Amino acid sequence: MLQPDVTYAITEAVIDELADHGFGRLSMEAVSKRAGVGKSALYRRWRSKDEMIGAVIAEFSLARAVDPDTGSLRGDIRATLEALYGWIAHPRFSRIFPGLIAEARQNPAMAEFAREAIGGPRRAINRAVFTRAIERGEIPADTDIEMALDMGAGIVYWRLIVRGIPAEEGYLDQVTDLVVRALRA
Amino acid sequence: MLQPDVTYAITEAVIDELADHGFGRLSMEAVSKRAGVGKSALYRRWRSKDEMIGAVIAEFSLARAVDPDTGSLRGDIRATLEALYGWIAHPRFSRIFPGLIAEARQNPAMAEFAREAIGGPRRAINRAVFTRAIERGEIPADTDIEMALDMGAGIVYWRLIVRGIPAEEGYLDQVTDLVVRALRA
DNA sequence: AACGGACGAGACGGTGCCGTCTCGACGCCA
DNA sequence: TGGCGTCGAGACGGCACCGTCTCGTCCGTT
Repeated sequence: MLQPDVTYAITEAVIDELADHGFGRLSMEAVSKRAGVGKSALYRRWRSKDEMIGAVIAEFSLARAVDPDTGSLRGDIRATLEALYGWIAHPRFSRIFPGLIAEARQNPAMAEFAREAIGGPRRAINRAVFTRAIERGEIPADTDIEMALDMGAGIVYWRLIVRGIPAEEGYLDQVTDLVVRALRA
Repeated sequence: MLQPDVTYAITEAVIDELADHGFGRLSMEAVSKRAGVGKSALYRRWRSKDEMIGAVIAEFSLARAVDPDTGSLRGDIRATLEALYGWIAHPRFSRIFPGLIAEARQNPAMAEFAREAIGGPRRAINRAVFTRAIERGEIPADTDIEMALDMGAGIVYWRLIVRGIPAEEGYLDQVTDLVVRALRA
């Protein structure tokens, strides 16, 4: 019925508009213009602006973390950080994510969506890295896995997004060292 | 000339509006109504909405980190994390900060302001904790101080703000342990 | 008592946007 | 060939807001 390529163009336009102007300043007119599409095409697909943004973000966030299982804690952490970096530094997502967090603090529905669709799945996957390391005896059985996850994501996010400073050569290796050292008591 | 208590009421209203609705959705009408003030009082003080927001944020962010100097790395880190927590978990600032970060990624002027007025001074103060620890020989001389700073702030920010999960009893002690362990090679 | 400046309230023109609607064009299926 | 549904474009009424402006009031100074 509805043309898939029109839907695709709209989705792209929404993401680009979010990246350029943020959640609070996204307008349907700008989206339709950017997509080269009539406003009717938007309202034929979603009932309102909020519904449209929700649907697009949900679809865009399907990219997931991967569980490496390299056989060693260091190897797993390095690979996990690599995937995390690719996610956080993604040229479009990195510009949308802070706005999403800000929006989530004012809009409980967005907060729940972020937790359910993004945070939860990613953490579940990454947790396996540390449970395997415990089984291998590389780190203590009472290791605080939740804090270990916060550590990896937090260090990288704080530098790249909050401070806005790009990674330099060997950065992820240094973060890997730091995390491994913190966990090996 | 201008009534200080009117200025104060406006400043408070701007902060509350930012916390409730974010940067993109702040309106002068809402601010004037919230402050119980005419719109003319706003434009008598600032030339535009952007100028007003900039001035208010700048003034609000004067709260600074403190340099503890307890004599030990652990004590200094613990005290620094305490101050950091008070800042990040501040009931109003915690709701404004994510919006500020999002805004900074779209508005270079806001990015520079955030770096100059907030990030720079805080980091300069906290850096002293680690230079003292190096002088005392508690940690290696080639310790990556910048990453140590990112670690403390990142872990706490990721949990409290990005994930939106409050700290539980003993949380800061656990973070302190983790940071100390990571730095002592 | 008289003056002046800041005050609250809100009217005003102008702009940007939402969501609805109409229009003619195009493509597909019978 | 005719009919139907989506298409791009954009007009439309309504609303929220910006920044300016005009009131009449209040308060401190002289």
